[in-house]
Amino acid sequence: MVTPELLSTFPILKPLPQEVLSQLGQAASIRKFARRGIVLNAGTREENVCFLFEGRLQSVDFTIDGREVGLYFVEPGDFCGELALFDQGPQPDYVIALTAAVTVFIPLESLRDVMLSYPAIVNFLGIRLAARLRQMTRQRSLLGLPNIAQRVCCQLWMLIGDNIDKTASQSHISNPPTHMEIAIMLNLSRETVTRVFQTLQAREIVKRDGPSRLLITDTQALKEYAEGSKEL
Amino acid sequence: MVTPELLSTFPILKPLPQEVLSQLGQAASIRKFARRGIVLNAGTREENVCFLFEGRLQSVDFTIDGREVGLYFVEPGDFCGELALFDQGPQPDYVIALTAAVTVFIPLESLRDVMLSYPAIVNFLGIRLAARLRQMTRQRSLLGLPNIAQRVCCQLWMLIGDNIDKTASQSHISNPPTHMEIAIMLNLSRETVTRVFQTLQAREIVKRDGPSRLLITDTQALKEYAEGSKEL
DNA sequence: TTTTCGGGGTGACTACAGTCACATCGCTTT
DNA sequence: AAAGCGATGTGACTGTAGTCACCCCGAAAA
Repeated sequence: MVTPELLSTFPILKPLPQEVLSQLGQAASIRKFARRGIVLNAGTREENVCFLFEGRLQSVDFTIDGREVGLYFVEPGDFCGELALFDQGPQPDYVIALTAAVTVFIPLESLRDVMLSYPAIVNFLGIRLAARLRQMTRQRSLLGLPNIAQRVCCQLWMLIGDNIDKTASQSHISNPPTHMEIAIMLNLSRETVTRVFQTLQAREIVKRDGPSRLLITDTQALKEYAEGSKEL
Repeated sequence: MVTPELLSTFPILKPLPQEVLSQLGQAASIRKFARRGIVLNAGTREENVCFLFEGRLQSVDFTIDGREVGLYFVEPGDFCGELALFDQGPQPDYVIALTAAVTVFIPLESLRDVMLSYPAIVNFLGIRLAARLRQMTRQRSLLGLPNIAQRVCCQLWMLIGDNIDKTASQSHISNPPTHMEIAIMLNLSRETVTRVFQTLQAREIVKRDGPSRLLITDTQALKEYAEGSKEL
């Protein structure tokens, strides 16, 4: 049971009339996850779409030989597990809570009903899928970079972009992923990521600010490393 | 100008009534590409969706430092360049003809009109996007494999799957991608792919059959290498 | 015919990221 | 306070895939 007000904080649901939101709210439920909690399981058919209210999620998959692979991050306001709305197939990837997270679960069925009556929602979902494809494409081309430090800087750059604009010389990433979590996104080992971070800190480009914030002290420099115009 | 009969060979267009196909046919055009021809350009806003009738296409992107990255293959009956139908954004990746190819170009506009009146089409497009996401996810987890030979075998396995079923001990891939084209899909160098192929040929698992066919002489063995139960 | 060119094949060398093995640090939990 | 734990930090070693340089071959172009 979720209030319509809460539901309407999600961009995709905002255009829906009050009574539809109430109906969805009836079927929906709030679920909180601790760090490392499993939000969605791969392989099995998930029965809900997961809307993220607070925290950060990471989609991961595993290689045949059991290695963890990072696919994408989910930020507040966004959702995941929506593929089954289209093809009734199983969830292809796991979704894990990187931080304590508050989510709203809405049953697939209910959403599918709403989809049928409100073209705006189908439309939005289409846009969302397209965006995800674009994002995965970018992420994939990251992996092609032979320069490891550049990979890490690009990833950091994308993480900033998700939060705020980056015209200011200083910026930050809240609840940054751990080195391990970054490593699996970039096909690197945890140690390698740590070493890159050490270098970045030595050059005063990034700086830890407590456990839950990463300060970017020189956004411009980070950008240059990300674009390859300067090398670490 | 394309005949409705030709258009209806594409699964997504098949459910459309004859007169709509005729209309689409008016606006559509057949375009043939030579090997290495550029079918879709990245960055710019493409004005057509490209339906592949014959041949094989490859979607590629480039890293910041100019390296080629392979994203996915397009097989006959499938299409590409459909993202702009949803978000009007630019095409994120290049699409190249791997073999001489025959395609049908249908203007975005026309298709968008049809989409609006025929929910079945929107539905199909949604399924298609979802399938692409699943495919990219699988491809991504391939890249996580530390064993290089296994990566190549997995890719070959997926290429067989696209054509026929693989219960038979013998199977084949027609118009196989070159070593280079496989290499960019797997983040490998061309030489490394060549060396894996040499090993596979030495063990009589695959075999060249003329310039345009790759015979899989021992499908079972290939599968075992792909799954990691045997090592090269 | 000769030339050109793209695709494939191969050896030698080497940089570099993975791995392993610890150490450290800070935060909960007991 | 002690213990436990997850995250980070760091050195030494090593395997391996990238790179470079070259070859061959066959098909198409000149």
